[in-house]
Amino acid sequence: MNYWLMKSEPDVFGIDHLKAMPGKTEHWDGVRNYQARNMMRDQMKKGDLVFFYHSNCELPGIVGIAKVVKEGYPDHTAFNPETKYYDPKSDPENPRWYMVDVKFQRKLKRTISLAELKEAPELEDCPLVRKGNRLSIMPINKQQWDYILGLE
DNA sequence: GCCAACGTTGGC
DNA sequence: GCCAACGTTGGC
Repeated sequence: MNYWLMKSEPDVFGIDHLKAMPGKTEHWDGVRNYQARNMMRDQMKKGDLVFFYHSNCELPGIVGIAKVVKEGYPDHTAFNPETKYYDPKSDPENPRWYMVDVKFQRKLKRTISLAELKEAPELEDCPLVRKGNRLSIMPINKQQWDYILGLE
């Protein structure tokens, strides 16, 4: 079992959006970065737990927990010219982009802010707190996961 | 294969 | 809204 962190902008799709979905489940579409894609396609497994992170907002930080309920499959929004995620270089015969489905588990009692995470020596190896990090999906190890949950 | 130009992310 | 950091693109 692995642990992950996934970023999303709360104005676009936040933790409350996920909670409000039918089955509290949604596909994580729109990822157009190869590193993130590889993780979704190859490494994220059913049952893995995910920190839901709010980016580009008033208080960036971890706000909840989700679970991977469907493993990597082609991101169909890449095939549809009507969506903003359309990529003409991805075709159904040879999909370029993948996604997973995640299901809402719970919200944290409070937002564990990025500022707070940056102060923790335990997390200095985590890409999240590294300067200039732009990965929207990243692995979290068990120690880091437990430490972060301990901050709640 | 190099690298400049460009677009995007995301904190502040 | 600014801008640093970084990934991608495309000319050569």
